[in-house]
Amino acid sequence: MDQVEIFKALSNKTRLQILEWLKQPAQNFPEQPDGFKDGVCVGQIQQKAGLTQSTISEYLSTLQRVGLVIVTRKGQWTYYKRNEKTFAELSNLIKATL
Amino acid sequence: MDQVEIFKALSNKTRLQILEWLKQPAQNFPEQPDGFKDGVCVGQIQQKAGLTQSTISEYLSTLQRVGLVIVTRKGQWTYYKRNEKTFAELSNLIKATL
DNA sequence: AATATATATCGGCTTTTCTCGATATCCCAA
DNA sequence: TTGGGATATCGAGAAAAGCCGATATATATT
Repeated sequence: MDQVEIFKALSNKTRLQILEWLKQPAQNFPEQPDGFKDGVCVGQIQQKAGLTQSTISEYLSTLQRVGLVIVTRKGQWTYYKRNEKTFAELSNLIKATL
Repeated sequence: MDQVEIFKALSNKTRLQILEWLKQPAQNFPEQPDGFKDGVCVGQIQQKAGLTQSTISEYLSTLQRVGLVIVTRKGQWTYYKRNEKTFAELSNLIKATL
């Protein structure tokens, strides 16, 4: 868990936004028909964020690299969901170390 | 409390370091003779960090701008100390919002 | 008033981040 | 096996951040 890298990942309005959206997938992504077991696919997130596909893809990969989200490939789709374990660790770290 | 700006301020090894040092001023800044009521002065921090005076001055001003430290001018010295209130808020925010 | 010390600000150079369009890859369906 | 849709990667230009040296400002001392 690299503190600096995590804070960098959180230093962007859109990435923070995505993480919040992923807290309530059903509410925030009504277009996605299937359940949200594995999270939300890139296209849905991209559409809601209003940035280009490549940008969102890179943002999600950034979040995944620092462990804030978990990725699941399924056919031609890639689903992203929050990794709550990392959020809990971060909260503890801020309380303890910071 | 601007989340993005706070995370930006925390996205730097040296600034994180400074915040940790300021948790235990007496241990980390034995050179400073007087009490630590108002914190530690810029020169002490600069010396320990090993970056230039201008860089450290700017870093401290960044931390102050987002409310992570409190500044007190006293004569020709400027003392910086942690603003624990903001840290507590941040920890809560991460637990609640993030 | 002149000087010395502590800190802040400015200008600049280098590296990183933001964001895009274009292209490549991967997977499914006909 | 060819085409189409979803995602990833690449290359690039603009903006921001990381640092520095030089200079300005403020305060204290003589």
